[in-house]
Amino acid sequence: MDKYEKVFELAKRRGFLWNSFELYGGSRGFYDYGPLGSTLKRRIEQTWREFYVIQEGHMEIECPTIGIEEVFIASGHVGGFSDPLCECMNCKEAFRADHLVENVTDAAGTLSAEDLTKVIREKGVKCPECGGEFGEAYEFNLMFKTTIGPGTGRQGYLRPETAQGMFVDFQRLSRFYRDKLPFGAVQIGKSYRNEIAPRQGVIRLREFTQAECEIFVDPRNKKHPNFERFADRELALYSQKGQQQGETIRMTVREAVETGVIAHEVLGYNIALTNEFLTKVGMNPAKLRFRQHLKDEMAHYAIDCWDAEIETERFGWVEIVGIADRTDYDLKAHARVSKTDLYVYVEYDEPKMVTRFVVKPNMGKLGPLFKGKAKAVADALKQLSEEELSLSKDQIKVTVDGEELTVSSDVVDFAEETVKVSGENVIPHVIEPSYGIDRIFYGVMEHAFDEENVAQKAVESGLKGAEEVEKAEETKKELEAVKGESEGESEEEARLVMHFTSAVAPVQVAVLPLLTRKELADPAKEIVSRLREKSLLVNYDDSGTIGRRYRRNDEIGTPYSVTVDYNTLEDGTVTIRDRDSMRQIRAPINGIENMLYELIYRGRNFESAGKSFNF
RNA sequence: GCGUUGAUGGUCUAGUGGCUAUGACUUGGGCCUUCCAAGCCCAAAACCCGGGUUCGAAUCCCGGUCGGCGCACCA
Repeated sequence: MDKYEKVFELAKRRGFLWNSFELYGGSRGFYDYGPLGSTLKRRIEQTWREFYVIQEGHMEIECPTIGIEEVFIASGHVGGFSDPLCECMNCKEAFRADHLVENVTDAAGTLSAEDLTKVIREKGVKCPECGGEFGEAYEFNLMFKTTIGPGTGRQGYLRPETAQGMFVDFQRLSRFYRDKLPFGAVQIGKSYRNEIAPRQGVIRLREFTQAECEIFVDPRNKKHPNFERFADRELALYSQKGQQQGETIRMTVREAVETGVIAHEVLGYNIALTNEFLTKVGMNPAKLRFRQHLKDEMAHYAIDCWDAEIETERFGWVEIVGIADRTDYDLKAHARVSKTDLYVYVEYDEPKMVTRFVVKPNMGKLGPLFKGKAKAVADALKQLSEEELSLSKDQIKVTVDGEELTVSSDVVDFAEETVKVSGENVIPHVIEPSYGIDRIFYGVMEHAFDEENVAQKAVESGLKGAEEVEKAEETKKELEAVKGESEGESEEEARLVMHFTSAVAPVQVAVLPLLTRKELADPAKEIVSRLREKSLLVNYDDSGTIGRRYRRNDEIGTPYSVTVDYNTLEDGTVTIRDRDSMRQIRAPINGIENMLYELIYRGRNFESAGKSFNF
């Protein structure tokens, strides 16, 4: 069993992750989050909100998961989010149609499905597997299609990313932020892609959760006002150059921006912020790096793009966050399709006096001359440059609707004017951190997962019984030596632990009466309700021996366990057990809820929380 | 989508034409004055789906579904 299998086995067994529709045999690319999985996921999302919404001030919006066609025409998903496929009629194998004709025609990637079919027919391209004939090429679009309204309705698509919502709402958002750059907005929600072959568990799904942030900045100023916050933070950067040499370089954000490894401060700040977030939710910093997109994999409009990647045992380095400077591409695209200018008016510090060339058609004369066309002629005149106008003496030629017209120069005035300009319209650039929550969820699970040798652990933590354990281990080894190598793997007691950080652990405190007896259960239940009043996530468990319950809680990553025993009845104290060290302290019930709150949220030192206690 | 391989209680697994289908762990109920899965009693729980061959299929054959891997595809 590799780590992936172990993590998945635990996830299934303990209610983190289940295959969807299992009752009916399941369907690929869909997963259910069980009770603990849901909670863990929500806490990851909540931590993300704390970072982006509360700290960064990028407010959250919520748009429909179904989008109308125009949105995805503008975004390019209707045309571009698909691949031309072509199936062999003999062996049914599907191929990328553009790949098939790569060697027999130019610019195969730009051809339509129809053209591809034509080329395949003309050049007699045969199936590379069996030599069979090909059927027609067709576009396989990765978007789920649906119909809005009854009948044929209106074409709609399930959104393939949440980002478009922020772009479509740009004007409203701009108004909300009182038209002042920079501003940002986020969205956490489901997106859908009809993957041809979903694989790798929760790494590639057909329905998945994204947390995306779009930060609109002034393209002329990509400095970050709070850059100093992370400037000296060291990051593992796998830059374009680093990838050629195959090495990840550790350097500070400041260094990276100054030397041009990272394009600018805003991007640098957001990469560092991502690093901070991922560490907070429990990613192992040693298995985390930022990889820069290579020139040819970066979208043509992007200036710079970095992926946060985590190392997993089975899948290697997996992308979990993309942080890109998408420039003004998206806003321009929506402006074009919607025929609405999308910009922010930016006022200058000082109004500028600008000299410019102005053309003023005389409508009083143009009107009678050209009647209905007068407006179009005037517009055409306005488009002319100073040179064009001064070159043509008496007669000015313009083209309107393909028709060449001659206009006498006395119907138009032109002159240089000096005007006061106090600002200009700016199409913001977009910095986009885009998180794949499901992948992060898996990463958190895998990085938190640990199998420990209990005996060794006891020694490390100085627990009672450690010496006996050591002796027992020795005698065991001697026995094995006598027996020979036959049983290489002795039955070492293993402990499965999820080392969730307290920021995301789906259960924060377990309350355990030592025995299932009323006199112990009652005070335990009393503790439970007091912890719940502090909004702590509590698990009451009285089933099985105490050791078994500790292990159960280790497996679901409960950071602290409170045990009520007979001493509790005498002196009003309970034991608190720390998941990671397995150490215990004795603390009074009085104020226990505040104590645990401090341990969990205020980073209070465990040993300081009570008297060390060893059974 | 193709190839390959697998599918038995919650989990891991034995069985490969003739059962009432192993075993372990887990789980539930109870007992237990004491802390790291190992005490005692009791209980619950499975042959992926459809078709075929056969007197008889969990077992053989075909198809499907789901999982792993490789190819292809993809962020």
